[in-house]
Formats: sequence, structure tokens, C-alpha cells
Amino acid sequence: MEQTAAIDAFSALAHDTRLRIFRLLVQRGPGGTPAMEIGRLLDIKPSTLSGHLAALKRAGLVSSERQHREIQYAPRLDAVNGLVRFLLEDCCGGDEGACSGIGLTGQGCKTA
Amino acid sequence: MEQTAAIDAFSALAHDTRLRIFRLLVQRGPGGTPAMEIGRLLDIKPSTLSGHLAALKRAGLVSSERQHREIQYAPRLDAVNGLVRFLLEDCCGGDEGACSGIGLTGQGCKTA
DNA sequence: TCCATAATTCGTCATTACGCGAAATGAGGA
DNA sequence: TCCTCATTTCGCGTAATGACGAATTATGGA
Repeated sequence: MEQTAAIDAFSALAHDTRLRIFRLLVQRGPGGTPAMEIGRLLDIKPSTLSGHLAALKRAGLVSSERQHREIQYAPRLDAVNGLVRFLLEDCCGGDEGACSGIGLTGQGCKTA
Repeated sequence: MEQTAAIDAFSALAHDTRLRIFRLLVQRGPGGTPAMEIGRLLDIKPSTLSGHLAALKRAGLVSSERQHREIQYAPRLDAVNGLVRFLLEDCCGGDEGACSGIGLTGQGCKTA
């Protein structure tokens, strides 16, 4: 994960509609949700939705796959993992114990 | 954590300079870093830096405390934790096992 | 009290992001 | 092949964001 990719991801999430879309996809699970259904559930116009889904995809936060006539969108949870690792890289200068007890073990923060 | 707060936090991180500031603070650790030193290390003008630090603080991502003549800024790692929890809330509709193996246990995703 | 340094506020200009209607594109079923 | 529905592209007006110099405020030492 590099700076530019992280910024793209954070930018994608820093928007009311896109954040709602992403969280909906998380709740729907890895099976995927058709674009049209997202729009129906969240009341988003097709052209607007299309742009937001494209942004989320460009940011690597969602994947898409065609199923018959519809395109299914699914969240990429590994992207979230990567973001957190990037944020916490070299946490506390590698000083074990300095950043303890935040419950992010394995995310770049070496201690629990 | 609510939607608005999450958007503020993601917006704050969705910027080259602010992301560099936050990651620097993470690496520096919870002890805090004086504002001026941040500016010196990252080559940011005082007025610009001030605005960015204010944005990060408004978003709840950093805390500040006065030490003598300087103001020390420290990262709030619990905020990162909160963001991830918010993102993954009700992951997979609560279906244990559906979202396995992403290494985010305890972050809102119920399985490992 | 006075000064030097730390940090913030303000104003301006340039750049970019959003929403959405209308039109175009694309894929699959009959 | 033709038709229909799903999705994308384009263009416009509007609104928000960012950088930074200059001026201002605030803090602690002499």
C-alpha cells in the first residue's frame, strides 16, 4: 500500500453516499449485490450511482462481476486491512508496548 | 461512531499532507510531537500546518496538549479502531464464517 | 514589563468534486 | 436479429477545498 492508493481509498470513503454504499455492501456480504438494488435501497439515481461505484472500484474497495444482466458489487475487506496496516506502519517507532491495548493487533501495531 | 464523524475522519485522512502528518505522529508515538517540529520534518508552512492539524483534531484523529511554549500533537489510535468498527459493522449480516480470514477480528467482523 | 517564538486567523485565488438529466453503450433473451 | 433493461458517459451549474502571505494572538523567559 502506498500513499496515493491510501488517499484514493480514504477519499472514496469520505463521502456520504459512497460510505453508505460500502457499508451496505459489507452488511450484504461477499456474495455481492446488484448495482440496481444498491440504488433502490439507498435511493440513488443511476448516473450518480455509477460514478460512485466506479470511484469505489478505482480505489480498490469493491470488486465487480457480471452475473447475467446485472453487475454484482462486493466489498474488498482485504483493502480495509491494508489501509489500517498502512496507517499504523512503524507504530511508535517499533517500540513494543508503547502502543498497547488498542485492539489492533496484527494491523501494524506490534503489541496488543 | 456515526456517519458524520466517520466522514470527517476519512476526509481528514484523504489528503496527502494530513495523511503524512498522521502517519508521522503514529510513528512518533503517543508521547506527542510539537507542531513546529512536524512542520520542519515534513516541510509545511505554519499557516498551512495549522489548518491541517485543526482538521485532524476536529476529526478526532489527534489530540493536543500544551507543554511549555509548544503544543504537542499525538495520534488517537482508538479513533482508527472506531473507524474500522464502523466500516465493518454488521459484517456479512452477522453471518459468522462468511467473512473469515481477513485478520480483522474484533473490529466488527465476528470471525477470524 | 518587554521581547522572541509558537501558533492561529483571515482574505484571495485556483482547482476540484457533486448531482443529475439526457443521450449513448452494452449484454442477454425471445 | 431485434428489443429491453442495466449501466455508463457527457455536460452543466454549483459548492467546497487547499495553499499561503500578512497580520494577529498567545505564551513563557529575561
